[in-house]
Amino acid sequence: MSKKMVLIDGHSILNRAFYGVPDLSNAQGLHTNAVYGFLNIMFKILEEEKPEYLAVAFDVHAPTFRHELFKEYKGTRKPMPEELREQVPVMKEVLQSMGICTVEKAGLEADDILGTLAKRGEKEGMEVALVSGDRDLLQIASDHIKIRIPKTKGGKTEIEDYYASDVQEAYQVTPVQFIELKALMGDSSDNIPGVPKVGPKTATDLMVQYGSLDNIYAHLDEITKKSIRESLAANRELADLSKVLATIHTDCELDVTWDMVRLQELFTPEAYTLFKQLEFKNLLSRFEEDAVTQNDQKETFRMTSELSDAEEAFSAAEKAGKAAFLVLEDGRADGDFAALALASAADQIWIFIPQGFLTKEYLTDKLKNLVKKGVKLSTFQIKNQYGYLESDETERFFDVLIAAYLLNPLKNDYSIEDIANEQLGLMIQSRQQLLEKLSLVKASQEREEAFREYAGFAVYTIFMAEPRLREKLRETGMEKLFEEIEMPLTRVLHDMEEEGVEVRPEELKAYGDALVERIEELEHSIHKQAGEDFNINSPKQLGEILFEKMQLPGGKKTKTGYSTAADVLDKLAPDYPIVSEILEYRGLTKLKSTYADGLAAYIGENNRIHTTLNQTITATGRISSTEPNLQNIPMRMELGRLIRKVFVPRSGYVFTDADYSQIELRVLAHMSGDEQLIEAYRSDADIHRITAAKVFHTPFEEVTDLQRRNAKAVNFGIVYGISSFGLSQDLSISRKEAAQYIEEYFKTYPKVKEFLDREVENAKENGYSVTMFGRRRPVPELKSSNFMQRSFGERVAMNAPIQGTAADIIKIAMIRVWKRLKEENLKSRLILQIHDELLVETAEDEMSLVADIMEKEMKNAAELAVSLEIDLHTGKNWYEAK
DNA sequence: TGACTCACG
DNA sequence: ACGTACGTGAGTCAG
Repeated sequence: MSKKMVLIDGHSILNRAFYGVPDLSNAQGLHTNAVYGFLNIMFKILEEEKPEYLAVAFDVHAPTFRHELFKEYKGTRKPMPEELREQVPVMKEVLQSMGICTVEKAGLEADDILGTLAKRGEKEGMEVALVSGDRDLLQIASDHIKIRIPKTKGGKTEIEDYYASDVQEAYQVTPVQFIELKALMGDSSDNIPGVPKVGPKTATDLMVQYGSLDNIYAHLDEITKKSIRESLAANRELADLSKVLATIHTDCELDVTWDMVRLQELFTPEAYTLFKQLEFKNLLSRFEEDAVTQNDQKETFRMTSELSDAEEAFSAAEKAGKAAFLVLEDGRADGDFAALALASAADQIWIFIPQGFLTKEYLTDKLKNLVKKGVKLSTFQIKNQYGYLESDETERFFDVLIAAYLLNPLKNDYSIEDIANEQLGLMIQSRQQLLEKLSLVKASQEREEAFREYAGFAVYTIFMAEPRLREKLRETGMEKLFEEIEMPLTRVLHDMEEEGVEVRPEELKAYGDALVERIEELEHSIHKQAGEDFNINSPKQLGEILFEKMQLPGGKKTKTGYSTAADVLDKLAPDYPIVSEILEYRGLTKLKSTYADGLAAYIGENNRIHTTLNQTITATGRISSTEPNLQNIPMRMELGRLIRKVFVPRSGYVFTDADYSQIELRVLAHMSGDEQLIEAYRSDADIHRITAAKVFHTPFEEVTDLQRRNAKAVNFGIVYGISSFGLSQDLSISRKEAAQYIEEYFKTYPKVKEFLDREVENAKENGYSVTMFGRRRPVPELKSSNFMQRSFGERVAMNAPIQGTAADIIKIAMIRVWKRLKEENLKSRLILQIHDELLVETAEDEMSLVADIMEKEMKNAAELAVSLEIDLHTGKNWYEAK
């Protein structure tokens, strides 16, 4: 049987995919739809053809001979959209990662490369499938060269196939005649002029009748239609030129050998990494088979319930002085676990299943003993495992999750599989795959095997990745950040989560009930005014009612319809009672569903709510709070703020709440070294008022409220990465005015401008921003050729060092406050952090001690050019303590 | 599942 | 010419 070769027209298929696949992008904001679509088409073809050879051809965007020739005809082709352009290098990288040969050569069009390779293959006796999105290549079709044209229709890909006979059937001409057909009729998208007045219909008729261009001209006088005859006669040169342009070269010089285009294993670790980055989740399943079989490491994993095995393993770990462990919980009960995995060398991988004499207690005792003996332990997500360690020390612990986050804080999630892939180049079974297997497979033998493999690879990965991650942290200057801030913080967060915060369920319920009354009232009134019942919570329905049925001004905005966002409705509220009622309705339903009902669902034992504090979510280094989010409890509006009354300390305790005063602006003053700003803070007066006085050239005493408000907005804007547009939006002033404010601000604080410019410059050069404590935030957007994305990158580069440094500082404060409470054997506990605020549940007899501790540790968390100030309050609920 | 809206710092 | 402020999480709707 003859061998098969698949050739792909890179740009053409990428282009098809781009327009055929809905917009996709990954977490980093990179568009991926064209690459995704390309791969789907490619995989489909490969499955059908099962070829031995595969190559993808691309145009080089440099002037070529043919481009030179028809330069003057250019201009009809639209420029490639940025969203597509950025995917071209990604596409090439993906192909390279799968070992697929990409062919491009200056001076050659992709068509020429494809034509040449196709003919070469045919000569060697191959069957060739040539995949392209446009029909130019039909002239190459033969009995052994099949042109395949994919059509993406509503998600489904259908492929039209053309051998020579199919071309004949569809166009009534042979592939060779197809060239001259095109020369006659022209092709605007390919910049082939053609003969004026001759369209597809006439061209086909002519070719069918006379067979060739030369023969047409030989029989010019036979052509009956006068206008056509005259146009042909007058444009012989143009016809010849068109033919040259339309002809694909099949004899180009290419440095391509059959060896280079031979298809290899596509699903390589490199490709896996890329697919992960691009978030091609369903394409990843193609790697699964290989993932499981690729590594024979798993043969050395030992799963056991024997006491003697445990003795052996733990003493080996103690001797080694370092080990990786992982407790695998089965999710049935808190603190209950299905297995303990332990690794002390690459070939010392154990999975202990508690059974008989090998009890959980025995295993955790063994683990605690390792800690006591000073063994260095690495694990994944240590925050959830302190219960098994019973240690306040973190110096000898290493959490690979935290390390992976610091090295790239932009990822959505961090899994052991990813770490295996990125650090060890290994593809391992994921937890998801394990769960799937467990749900499918009934045979206990197989289930055990799957579990052994998962647990083994997990702990093996941690053990092997630790030194590499440590080295990378050192290389990037984040070792101290890791050891002195992030690792100790894991311990603090563990306690905070466990501690939780008490709420009063009855009061929460009463609060919700009070809301319902007013909500129903508003609902009736709104429906009455609209003249019909509709779902006020549906932006779609609401937009239609307001802007179509009721004809309110200021419609149109978003992709899906009218914008009904608060800032739009705010403008209408004074003139239309229904709008202000809608706004009130929105506010109340938000309070009801998110807070009254939402929080109630999380109340657990002792009326306490235990949030999850996530340390590996944000790009800037802040922590986040989920299930429930206790970092966005209402504050700005009085009605919402009242919810804070249901958050109470346990009996015999009060709340002590302390928040930093403008920590980000103070960080800015320090990092920029601006004498004026530093001096402003040393004077201990209202910073916004001082700024207003300076910026608006007004005596301090005479600064109006409006001036102060504007100055405050500018201060905020600076921290966010100022833009005149953003500021004008916020203040409802013209862009010009906003620009003036900013200019005056920079004149007032010149080093602030220098600082911000420098941060952008550095980030552009390095590819990342960095905080005072060495935390990095990559800013890939700065490299984008898209104006909007690049501007975003610039703002991020200005904001990240400031927000990130503030985050570093409060983390230090948290660790120190926690430590002091612990060391001084106090009953009081740190329970919440809200970015610049700490909440301590304080024993009544420890109130002044706690206040002292918080004040001292928060103020001294960092040594800045300006002092760090806090506002501290106590109260018998959170409302009062703020 | 993504878009929209809105709560916080 | 482009068209936004920085960082999060949750509830709801609609496809």
